Amino acid sequence: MICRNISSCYAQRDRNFFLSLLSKATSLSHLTQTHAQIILNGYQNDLATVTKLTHKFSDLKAIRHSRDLFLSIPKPDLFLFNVLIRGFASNASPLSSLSLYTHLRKNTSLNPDKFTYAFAISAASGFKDEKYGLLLHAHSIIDGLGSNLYVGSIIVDFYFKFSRVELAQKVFDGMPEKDTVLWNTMISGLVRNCYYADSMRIFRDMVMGGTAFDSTTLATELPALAELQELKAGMGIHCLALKVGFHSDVHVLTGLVSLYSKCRELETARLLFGHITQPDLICYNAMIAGYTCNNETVSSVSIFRELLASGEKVNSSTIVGLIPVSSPFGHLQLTGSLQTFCVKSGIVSHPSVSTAFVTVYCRLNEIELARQLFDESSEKTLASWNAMIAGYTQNGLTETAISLFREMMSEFSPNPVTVTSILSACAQLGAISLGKWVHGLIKSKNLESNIYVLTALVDMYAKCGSIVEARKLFDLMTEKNVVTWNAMISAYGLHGDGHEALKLFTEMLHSGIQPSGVTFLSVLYACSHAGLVREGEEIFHYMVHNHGFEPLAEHYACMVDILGRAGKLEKALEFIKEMLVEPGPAVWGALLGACMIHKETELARVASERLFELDPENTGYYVLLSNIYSADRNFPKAASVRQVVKNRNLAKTPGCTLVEIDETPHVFTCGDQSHPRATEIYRMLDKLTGKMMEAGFQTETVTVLHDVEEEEKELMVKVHSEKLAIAFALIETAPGTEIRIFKNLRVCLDCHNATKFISKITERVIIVRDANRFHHFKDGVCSCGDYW
DNA sequence: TTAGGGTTAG
Repeated sequence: MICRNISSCYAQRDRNFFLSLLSKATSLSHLTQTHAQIILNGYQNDLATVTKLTHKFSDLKAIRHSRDLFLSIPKPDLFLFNVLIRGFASNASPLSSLSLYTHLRKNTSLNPDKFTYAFAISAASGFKDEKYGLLLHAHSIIDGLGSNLYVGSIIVDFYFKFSRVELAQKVFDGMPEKDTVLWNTMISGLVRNCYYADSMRIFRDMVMGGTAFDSTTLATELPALAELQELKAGMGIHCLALKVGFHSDVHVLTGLVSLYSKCRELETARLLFGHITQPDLICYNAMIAGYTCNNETVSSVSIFRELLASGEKVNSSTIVGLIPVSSPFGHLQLTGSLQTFCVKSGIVSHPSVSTAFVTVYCRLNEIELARQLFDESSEKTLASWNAMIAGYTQNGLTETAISLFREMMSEFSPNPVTVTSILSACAQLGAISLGKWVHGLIKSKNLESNIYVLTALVDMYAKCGSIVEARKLFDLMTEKNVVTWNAMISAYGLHGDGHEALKLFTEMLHSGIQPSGVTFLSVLYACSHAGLVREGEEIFHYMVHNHGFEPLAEHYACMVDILGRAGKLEKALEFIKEMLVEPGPAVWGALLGACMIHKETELARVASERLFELDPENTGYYVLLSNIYSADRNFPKAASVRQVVKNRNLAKTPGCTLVEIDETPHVFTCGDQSHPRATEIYRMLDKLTGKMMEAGFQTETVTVLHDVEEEEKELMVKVHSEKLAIAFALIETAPGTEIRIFKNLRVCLDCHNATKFISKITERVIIVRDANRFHHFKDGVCSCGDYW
């Protein structure tokens, strides 16, 4: 009796001895040695010991050992099943994990418990397809574990991982009891899915509802406030952390560092960073990213050096935070050396790193370097495709952007970012049929609730000439931000409807949305293109005095444009003299344009002299000045200006016009003979010219540009591309059909006049988008009121 | 009937 007691006592202690030994094991060799000891002492069939061993092996990434141990046990219990299901899940083997779960359900009499579901569902989040998790969620409800807090938290987290925010919210709302972890899971999911404002609401509900929060809660909510630049709310959390003693928690401190640096409170951020006794990698990353996003590149680099000196390893976030994506100007060299560092350390192969490099090179107009990096990156993510496509779009290489988009479609399903940039490409190109196709795609992918996507759609329809379609979409939008309003206001400006733009601006103010600099610019722009001088002046006054907005160079330029076009050139000049900022090329350019309309040669000379100093590469100004001299019959001067262009090899951008017939684009250049239907087109043009002459049309080229060199004369005899496009559209479309054409340059006076006549003779509505705006021609009248 | 498994965070 005594003996048995003693032996069982020894056995007990020995097993505990092994169990505690296993708990302490930190390396695989350590663990294998312990395993050998376990076998030598005959504990290889002891469930508790084997389970702990299985667990340890999987934690040390030796999942095969775990599996072998499991297989060595003839009748594993639920506990051991659970440990291995978790092991597979955490070792990137979600399929094995779920197979084991299925095996458990089908071939044993064991019943899955909360652990089984927790582990199996976390395995399910490792798949691309969400169906496994949905199924497991259903199973857990059937097994009566639907309202278990532990399982519930994991299910909520699962839905957030698949961006199924509404489903996550539904599960969260349906939980009869909520603990701190569940609330935290909800907040973190919202933050990770960029639902920052919602996360603030949930956080408030949690605190107000009396649920105990912990340091995790605060650390989770802080990034949301950082993103929203909610300094006040962030400081509230800071106070809360101080009050309850979480202020030295490293997670909370790091969150505060991010918050203060995103809110431009760099000194506070740096101070807090200094308070962290042993900053880890993530702290360093937060501080580095904080400096970078405030354009404090030097400080950013110095913290980076500190990090390297600390011996802590650098990860992809470090590099992403260090790449000056938001303000790359003048940082080509830094970017280059950073890239060399990343190539050496192998970090460059990380998708987020190469994506950040692609982005920054695109911003630096180094599009070829970006493309090279993109092509070389072994693992392309949706984000890297998006970066490259957006890069092309932003650099005006719209066709390349579109062809890359088509290529991407075979590998990835587009997300809101993708469709937003591709819509911008469509808008730039005037590619309405592609835009409509993308609209269809948006519907099929359920991206219609995204405000960015919808705003881009409004912009696309407006810029492709369908202002009615744009307005319809705009009116249907339940949520509108300042960008949405700006898009619609500038759309009316673009189409020459200044009054509607003003009406919308008033509506916007009533809706409570704060106008931005872009809003004022859009309204002023609309006034300028509609000749609304008084209204423009009122808006400018309102902007400065009622709204306290400091006008930027663009706003001044727009005012100069408004005054100048209206013939108030002296007032425009006065306005320039009173500007608080240095007048740039845009301001003088606007004045020069006005001088062109009103044939003010002397003032034109003043403006252009300033322009040649400020922007010597821009051909447009030379052409304008030369035209002014010609109009003033000062032909020698006109010729000498053109000679400057020639001497400097500043080439004029060749004009071209696009017209879509049955969704096929046709591009015409000046005097183009290359179109297969060229003969018919020119015949149609002859017929039209005859009728136009009968109706009183006079060609304007002779009067405006009298003294031209032989070469240019010939060019002028050639027909401008917009006329060819219109003639072709007349042949190809049924009588009465609206014609839409897109020109890359500003439409010339002669073509503008001709189009008016054509619209009357043929009884067609003709919509022309030129480099600046839209012209709607109907019955011989243009919507711009000859004011463009 | 005891051991052995746990979700959220900067």
